[in-house]
Amino acid sequence: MEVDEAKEDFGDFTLPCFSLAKEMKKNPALIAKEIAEKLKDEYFEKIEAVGPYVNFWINAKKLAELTLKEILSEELFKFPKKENIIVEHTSANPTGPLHVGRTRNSIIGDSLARIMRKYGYNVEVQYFVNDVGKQVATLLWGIKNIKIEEENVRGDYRYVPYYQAAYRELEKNPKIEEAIQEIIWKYERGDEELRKIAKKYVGSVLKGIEESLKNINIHFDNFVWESSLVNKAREVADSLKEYLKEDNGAFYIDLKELGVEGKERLYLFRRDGTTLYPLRDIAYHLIKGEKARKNVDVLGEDHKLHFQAIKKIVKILNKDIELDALFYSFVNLPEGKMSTRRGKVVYLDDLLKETEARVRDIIKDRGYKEDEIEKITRVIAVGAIRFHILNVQEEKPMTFRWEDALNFEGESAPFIQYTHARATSILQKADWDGEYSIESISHPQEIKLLKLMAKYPSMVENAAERLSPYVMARYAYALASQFNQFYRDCPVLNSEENVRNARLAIVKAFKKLIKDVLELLGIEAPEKM
RNA sequence: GGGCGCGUGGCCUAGCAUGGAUAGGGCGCUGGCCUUCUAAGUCAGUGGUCGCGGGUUCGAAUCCCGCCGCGCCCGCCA
Repeated sequence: MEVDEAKEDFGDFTLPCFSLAKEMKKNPALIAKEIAEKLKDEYFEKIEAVGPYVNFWINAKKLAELTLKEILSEELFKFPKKENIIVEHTSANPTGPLHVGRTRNSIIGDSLARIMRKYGYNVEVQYFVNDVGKQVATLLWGIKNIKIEEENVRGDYRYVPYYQAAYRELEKNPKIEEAIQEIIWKYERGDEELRKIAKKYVGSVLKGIEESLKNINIHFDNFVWESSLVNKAREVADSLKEYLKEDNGAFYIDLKELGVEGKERLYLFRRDGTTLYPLRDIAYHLIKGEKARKNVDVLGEDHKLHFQAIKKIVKILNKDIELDALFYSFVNLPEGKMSTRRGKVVYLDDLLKETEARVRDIIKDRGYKEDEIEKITRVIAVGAIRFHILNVQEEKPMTFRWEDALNFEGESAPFIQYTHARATSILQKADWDGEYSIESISHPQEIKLLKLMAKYPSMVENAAERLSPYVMARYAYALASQFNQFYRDCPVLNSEENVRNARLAIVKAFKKLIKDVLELLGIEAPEKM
């Protein structure tokens, strides 16, 4: 028999009796009534038939006792240790500053890594630095051939004009393509001069990207440069010999033969013998597979077909590797697609700046001390940005609108952070020895909040198994919203002592839990707002 | 043309994997609530052909088929 979660006001669990009715050829309402009369269990305080449903009410005291005990002793936050896993995210071409579209990848990836870590995996976060391909070659060509007045700004902003200018030149004069191909060819063969300038400029752009992400609480354990695995790529190609087919000097794999639909050929080598991205990506995943059997890539929806193909090939070469991907859709602007090349972008740094300005404007009359302002501004702005992105299911497209991003009411991080600050404030004002009695818990809002808190482990499990950080974002909001109900209806400090102590325990548990959940989203929980 | 994804009030969005009881939230707009723990809060009102059509089922936003709209991919780019 399957029991479902019930809707509000219909208990905690429910058993619809329709299928039983069919089997037994009896009225479902009658069956429900019979079942309800027969069942008795200490974990349920009420079992009742309502029409064709049997509704179960959980024993609230027992649940309250367990939930409080487990949260306050950290027991609820423990998950069994699991194996190694590598989460790869961002991996943006280092040709310019990070824009908001790309940032969706970073924020989702970073939160996923946090969730996986909490769930018990030993997580390593990697950034695959694409320094070999055409984009970077185009940047290098621009740096060598175009004269631009350099501004004294961070690397990603300093060099992106070369990239944009090079693309403009390329569109005007397709012959430049050959020069760019030559750069690729030389670079792959380890040309000293090129490697040196690549290291300097690409490294500098990358530093800028890293800096931007650090500002919103995103860090990497490892940057793997694509150029470092050209040799591995050739080894891989050797192992794939029986699948390789030639076309005019270039080599490809027949995807139809592998059962991949939507594309016929996956080219691995150019006619000039240089490797192509798919081959290097396969090599990369095999190397990752040596470190961690489990791998998750956070990828834009444009990579779906590519991923399908390389997953298949990686599987041929090492069947133990378990490779999954979390796909997300692009962030658009109201006027259309973002594009670094055409300069139609909102950069992450500008978003952060604007968001911070908005926060400052709101808090200017709230009596913060000078030295507190910067800290709290950053915490709230970062939270607002991260939550705004995480609150939308990954696969859904989203349109970036300033008015929405800068709205700190309703479904937003500041709303959630605010509940944490409220809880903190109550605890700070209370003179409490930590003792409480379950017997004093009875208010419906207390019970509702505790029931929601009890779902924490299943929420983490769900988010981890489904590779969906947004599950945690929804949960964070639900918790905060429920806490506000409790806050409204259940005075803590002014209640009779036993009730007060029980409520203090609930507030303390909530504070711990919401802080933990926010941390899984990469959002800090301020003590004061 | 083929493959994949998305389509829920004016706008954003949950629910779809595992079909069930009046489709949850938020923004916006209108009107209330600070002599009680932080009003970034809260309450009420407003607003819905769950893209369209068919099918399966006692029951479909959810599953199946067809269609329409939008996005992405189908490169010796990455």
